[in-house]
Amino acid sequence: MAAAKIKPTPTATAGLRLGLCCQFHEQPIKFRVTTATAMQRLSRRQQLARYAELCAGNAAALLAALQFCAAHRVGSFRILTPIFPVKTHPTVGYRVEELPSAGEIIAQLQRCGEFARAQGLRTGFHPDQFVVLNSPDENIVARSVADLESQAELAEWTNADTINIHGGGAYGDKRTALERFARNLNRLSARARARLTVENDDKTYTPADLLPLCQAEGVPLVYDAHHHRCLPDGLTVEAVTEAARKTWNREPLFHLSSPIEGWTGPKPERHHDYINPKDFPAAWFGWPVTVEIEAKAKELAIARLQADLNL
DNA sequence: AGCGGTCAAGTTGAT
DNA sequence: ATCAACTTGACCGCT
Repeated sequence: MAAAKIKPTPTATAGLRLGLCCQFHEQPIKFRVTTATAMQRLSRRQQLARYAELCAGNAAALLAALQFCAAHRVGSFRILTPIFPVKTHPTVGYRVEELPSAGEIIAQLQRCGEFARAQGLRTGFHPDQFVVLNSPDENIVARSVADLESQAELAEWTNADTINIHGGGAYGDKRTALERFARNLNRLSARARARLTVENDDKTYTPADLLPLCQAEGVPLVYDAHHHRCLPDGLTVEAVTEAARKTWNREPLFHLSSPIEGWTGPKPERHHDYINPKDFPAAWFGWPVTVEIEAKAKELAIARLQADLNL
């Protein structure tokens, strides 16, 4: 496979870019999904017809989502994993090429990619928790690689430059587990490998755990400040920010959320509807960075944060 | 039309 | 042992 090339997203205005994750709170832009169980009841022909309907609708919704972002100074959009529902399922999954009207669906995704590029919008993927690159179980790794490859194909069409995952499990020995992560990077195609990023989580892998991997393997660190506060490692926000920046060969991508009942509440890892501007790290101002906003009120949370930060 | 059960998959830690 | 949490409610069959 030819080496994939990622075009850095043009930065319309140098500085802060807020990003919306996956869906809307009030806007009538809806992505539709289905389940493997429901599809198993259908014939293959009926399945493919249903998938084509859902995928075409979701590709259209994606363009609407990007248009909303462009119109409201939302600088990036995280594309939801099930935009092509059940795609990598072992028995009822499908390849895009199998779908009736596959050409139109792909063309619509490419239209999204062109729109994003023209508008200076950034897009990315965040595969769910079942994608674990460092599992000791070969089957899990194989399925994870397949999932990453599937999303890499979608990412190429939509001009998305990140596919972000967590470190995975510790299995009692983080060092060995991270070595396995590094080794399994070699199983990815160029287009998946060039987009892969890793994010610190709130249970297992801190920035201090991941930075050596990121530096050695050229995997950018998606620094999640909320997770870092839930699972600290002795490093300051400033230090991690600076180290994480250096792992990026393009504009860095960070995550931000606020705890639902405050930092002293019973479950600080749960996300609030909005962002408390006091949770926005001062170290993230003054240079080009994408900050994905993980808040349940979605576009409303971004609008409020834009106002609070005087953006 | 409204309601309740269900949804592919991994890993961890709280209960 | 079970379950919630993770990026998040939506679909489907039944009444």
